[in-house]
Formats: sequence, C-alpha cells, structure tokens
Amino acid sequence: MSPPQPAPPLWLDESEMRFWRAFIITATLLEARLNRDLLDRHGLAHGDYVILVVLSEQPDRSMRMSALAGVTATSKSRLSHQITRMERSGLVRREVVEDDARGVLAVLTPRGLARLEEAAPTHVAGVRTYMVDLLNPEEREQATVFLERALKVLRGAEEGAGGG
Amino acid sequence: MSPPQPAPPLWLDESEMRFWRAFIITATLLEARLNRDLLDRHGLAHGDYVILVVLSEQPDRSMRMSALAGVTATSKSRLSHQITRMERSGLVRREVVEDDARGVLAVLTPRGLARLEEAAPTHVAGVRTYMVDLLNPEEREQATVFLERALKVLRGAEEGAGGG
DNA sequence: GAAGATTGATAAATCAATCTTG
DNA sequence: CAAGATTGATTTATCAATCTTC
Repeated sequence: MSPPQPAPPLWLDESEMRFWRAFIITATLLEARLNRDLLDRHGLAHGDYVILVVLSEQPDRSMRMSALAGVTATSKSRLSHQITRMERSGLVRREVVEDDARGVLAVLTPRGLARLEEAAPTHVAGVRTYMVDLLNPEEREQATVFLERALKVLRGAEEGAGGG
Repeated sequence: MSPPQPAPPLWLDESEMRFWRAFIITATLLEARLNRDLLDRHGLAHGDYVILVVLSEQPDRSMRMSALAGVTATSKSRLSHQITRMERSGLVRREVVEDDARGVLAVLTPRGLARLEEAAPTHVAGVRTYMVDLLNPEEREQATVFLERALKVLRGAEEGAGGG
C-alpha cells in the first residue's frame, strides 16, 4: 500500500474550467463547420469524408469494418449503417474477407476516390484556417504530444465498456 | 491591394496531419466517454449536463433560449427539442421573458440542480483524468490561448451561414 | 419584415437483439 | 461461446416551414 495521497479537488478552478470549455466548444464548432463546408460545397458529410480518407490511405484502398470503426472512433453498429448509406451513394462497396468469412471489407470505389479528391481542397483549407494556421510548428508539436497522451488514456478507458 | 502571397500548400504534411487527426479523434472519444460515464452512472446525457451547468451559473438560474444555444454551440432547433425533453424529465422549465413576449427563458428547476450536483463529481473526475491532469498549468494556459484563438475564428465563420 | 422560438417531417445515431463463422 | 458484423426499433438531430411578437 502506498501512503495516503491528497485527493484531487472535487471542482475545477477557473483556469481549468476555461481550458475545458474552450476545448469542448472548439471541438463542437470545428466539427460543425467542417461538416457544413463539405456538405454545402460537395454534398459530403464530414464523417463520410473521414472514411474516404482512411480507405484511400490503405495500400489496397480497403479496410475491415471493425478496424475502420476503431480508427474513426465510431461504434460498429453506426459504421455499418453509415457504410450502407455510402454504398447506396456508390462511394464504397462491401467485400467478404478471404480466409475469414466473418470479416467484411469496406472498399473505396473509383467514384468514392473521385469525390474525395474533389472535396479534399475544401477540407484542407478548413483545417488550415480553423486550426493549423493558428499554431507555429513548435506549438503544434507540443499540442500533438498532449493530444496523443489524451488519446492513449481514452483508448485505455474504452476497454471494459463495450463498443457496441 | 497587397502584393501576391505564396498560396498555402494544398495538402497537409505529416506533422500537420498527425496533429489534426489527434485533435479530431481525441475530441470524439472524449465526448463519447464523458457521455457514457454520465449516462451509466447518473442517467444524464453530456449535452443535458452542459445545459444544467450553464443555467446553474446564472444569477437567476435561467437563460434565454437563443443565448443558451449560442453558449453551448447548438442550433436553436436542436436546443428547443432538447429543452422539451429536459422539461419532461423535470430538469428545467420554460418561462416567458418579461418585456419581450417573443423570448423564452429556460429555467433550472430544483430537481435539475439536484441532479447536476449528483452528477458533477463524475464529470469533474472525467475531465481531470482525460484532459486536465495531462497538462501542467503552463501547458494548459498555452493550450487555452490556442483554443480561444480557434474559437474566435470559428465564431467569425459562423456568420453568413445561418444557425438553424 | 426581422428576431425569437417552435414544429413536424426526414435523416442519422444508439441500443438491444440477432445472425454467421471461427 | 467468442468474434465480426448486421438489423430493426427507438431516440435524437437536422432541415424547412411556420408562428408570434417586435
């Protein structure tokens, strides 16, 4: 047993609160803004865009459903519905995995790739304007270190509470 | 007219991309985790919790709908539906504004306050564990400065594209 | 007619249950 | 029976239209 530690305060002080609010509101507004820009100019939701990007980066332009869900931080159920919609729009197609008939591959279609390339400049411009341009490289590096630390903690916390 | 500026690159480099992904995925997972913790332990959605907090901080424990929508970064339509649900659960009530019969006040009820106080420790613990504890005060201050800069840009970008 | 807010219809996300293969 | 994924029912979010008051 370790000696008794002072418990963390039960409330956030003003500085902590300011930080916390800035983070959560910024994240909310940012996602909404990128989503709106993509939707208005290219008829593509931000969520769909992310999936297209991830698939496009794979050597075979495809990924298993569960892996895709993990990378994009969405539930398997939600991803399944989403891929169904994207399939209907011809952006991706499903394919059964060789050697494991349980597995399903989401595959980027030529049409999906074309739509991605069309929308990418809008997205990149948004990411620059609302985020990247507001930090110099050193600050960005620091921020990334912090965010990846948080990511690690959050990924750890995911275990134990099922990801539906 | 200013002299021609070099255009920003059309793509994100690896460092920018890493930063961007870390941000968006962290934000997604964080909101999901806080939501889940509150829901599982207190039957309260994170969105509802935020509204309760904001109202509780007002001198008269109330706020106009449009102001509340602005502060919490949600659309007026969405807020209206949400307040209706919260009203049904007895967490808030609506009240007409004096001197402007168009205005509606969302008012925190005693029951809403009780539920907030009950849930707060869970939320605070989460915010500490997943965010605040991962930065020292100086880093946090820097991060806040950046986030508030982003917030300003995003709030500016909101104008011109209506908020439902 | 603009500001403040709500409504009802459609679309998307969540939850619990299910199906198939390993 | 666990892993991978889907389905259908319910809940929540979004969109366009509307209503009332200034």
